[in-house]
Amino acid sequence: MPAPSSSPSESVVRAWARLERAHRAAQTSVEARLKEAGLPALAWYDALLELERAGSTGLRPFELQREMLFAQYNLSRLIDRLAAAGYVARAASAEDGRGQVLTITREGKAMRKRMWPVYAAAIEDAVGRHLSSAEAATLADLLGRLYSRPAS
Amino acid sequence: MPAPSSSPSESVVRAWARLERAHRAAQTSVEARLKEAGLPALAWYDALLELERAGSTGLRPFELQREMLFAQYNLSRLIDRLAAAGYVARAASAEDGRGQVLTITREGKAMRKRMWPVYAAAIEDAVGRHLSSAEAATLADLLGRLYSRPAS
DNA sequence: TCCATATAGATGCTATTGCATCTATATGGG
DNA sequence: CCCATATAGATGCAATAGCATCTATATGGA
Repeated sequence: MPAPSSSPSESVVRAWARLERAHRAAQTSVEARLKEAGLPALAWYDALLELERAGSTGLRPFELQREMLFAQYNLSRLIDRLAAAGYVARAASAEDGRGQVLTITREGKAMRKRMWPVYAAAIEDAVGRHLSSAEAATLADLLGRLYSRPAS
Repeated sequence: MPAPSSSPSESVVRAWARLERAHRAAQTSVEARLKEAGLPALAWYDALLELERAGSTGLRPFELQREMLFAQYNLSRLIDRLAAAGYVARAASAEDGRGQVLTITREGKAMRKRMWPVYAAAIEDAVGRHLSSAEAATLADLLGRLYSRPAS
């Protein structure tokens, strides 16, 4: 009568618990740094970065949503705020009447750029400081496997 | 003119980005599993587990707060909900007039136990499925370093 | 002892999240 | 062409998180 095979191993449970804790610790300290510098929240940076990478082609909200793994309604409102702040422009999609295309504005690029030094220092403090470069690469690799589709 | 040494390396930035994504993906799917089973949220489980581990001695809220890395006001309200549900008992602290002592109730233990199979399956699905046991151990180790005080 | 300061925990108010649902357009089959 | 169903995105409402602040007790000097 073996334990059910679906039961996670000890090390898996530990990895999960630490994923929660480590994320909470890092997230909290990064957000705090941005806030104390009078800058927008982390999610704004992430969205602006994706949009800047997408260039003048822009991105559809649902694409951004997949990229960021954000819930649809959360993204919808994040975009509202970004647009209200003038960092993102919404335009009706030419190919899809239901949709829109998002592009980053000049002000949006400027803000992302302005956030970077603070964000970078916060990342270094929350992550870099604790790991060698090789360890960070290993960590990135393992974490990547958690949300890429499995080989199945 | 070297780049400022405080700037995180490429691999550190990647590790951070994936920590966000991986956590969001895993958290979302675990919460969804619990909800669809009609069970309380993840944070309830974590709190109940810590309290159960603490045994009849119980825990002070600030201890639980450190354990879970929860913000003070969030924990205060989480405890409200747990107490309202009858899963946690609050008693005035004998040694510290400002404080209280939390203990898990019989119902709290029962609920934690009831949540575990669902939670375990969700963890296996979100984490275990993607990693070998050794990889999970490595991941746990690296994540642990992010929130333990550095050697400094 | 008395005061200044620190710590434990609660709480009013605002902002964000989550849920359920809604509208509108798209798409594939008959 | 028409309908059933799927997808893009928005939104009302309830729950939770975040911020600032408050009360109460503790603690370490002068």
